[in-house]
Amino acid sequence: MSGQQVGQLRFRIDFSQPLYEQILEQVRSSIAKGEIALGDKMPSVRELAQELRMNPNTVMRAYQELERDGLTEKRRGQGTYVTSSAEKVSRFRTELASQYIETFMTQMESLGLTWDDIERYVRDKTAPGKGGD
Amino acid sequence: MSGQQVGQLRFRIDFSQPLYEQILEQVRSSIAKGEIALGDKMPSVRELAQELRMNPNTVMRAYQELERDGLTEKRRGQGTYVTSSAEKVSRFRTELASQYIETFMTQMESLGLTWDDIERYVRDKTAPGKGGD
DNA sequence: TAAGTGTATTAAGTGATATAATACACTTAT
DNA sequence: ATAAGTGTATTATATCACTTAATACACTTA
Repeated sequence: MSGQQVGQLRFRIDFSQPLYEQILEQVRSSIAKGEIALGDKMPSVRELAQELRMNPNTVMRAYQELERDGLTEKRRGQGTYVTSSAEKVSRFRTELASQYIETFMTQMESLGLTWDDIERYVRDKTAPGKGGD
Repeated sequence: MSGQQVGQLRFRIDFSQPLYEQILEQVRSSIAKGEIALGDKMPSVRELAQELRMNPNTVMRAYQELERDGLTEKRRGQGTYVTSSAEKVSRFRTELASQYIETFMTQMESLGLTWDDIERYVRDKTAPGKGGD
């Protein structure tokens, strides 16, 4: 995988989406999946900007959104840290999942597909021999 | 619902997304759900532009994409028509659904959720008393 | 005091989106 | 033929989101 490692974080950046969104989503994912531990220090705005060859303003935009998500905390003069609250991470995961599902269901409804159609489709697509994922 | 009716088509336009994308998606949906019949004549580029208070170029951009989707056919000098091929519509629905599902599954995976998690979630969310949707 | 934090401001450039005005080729009806 | 209605193409302009750049400030730690 052509991924860039910065501390505990891994990034794959392209030009298909806004840069700040890619940072945002990939850090969210790393936190949600526990790839970076609760309470860990994040790369500084300037450091990450340098590593990813971006402007510090672009990185900061992503970092500010992460704080609004409740996933990080900033300590002026010190740096940015992953939240120590497992509950905040859990709550975030639930909220975002809910949002993704809602959008998805709207899309399926616009095609005239029911939830049963979707289940059938996914079962076929994933593992025609295994039970779970 | 604050929707605008143009021929057999219904539109709800806002400023949250590109205008041509909204036209595209809403016409796609109308065709996929059979709200506009196979072979029916679409509003002309100029007519729809006037009804929706948009520039003809913006409408044309959506119409060109619809033809690439295989959902419409253009007859020079006559107008734009919904395809008469039920199979094309069916194929389009399958392709777009597949694409939506893939994106959705990627999002869920990025949150560390499995397909079983999703099923449980949706069952709770939709109808706690009925079977299908 | 120095170095490293997050933050704010101002300026500039790029690309997608949208509008506007105009023109052309084709089809149908008169 | 003529006129009206089709899709299509071109050129110009405007706006906005995104991104970079340069700089400065307040705070914390060593």
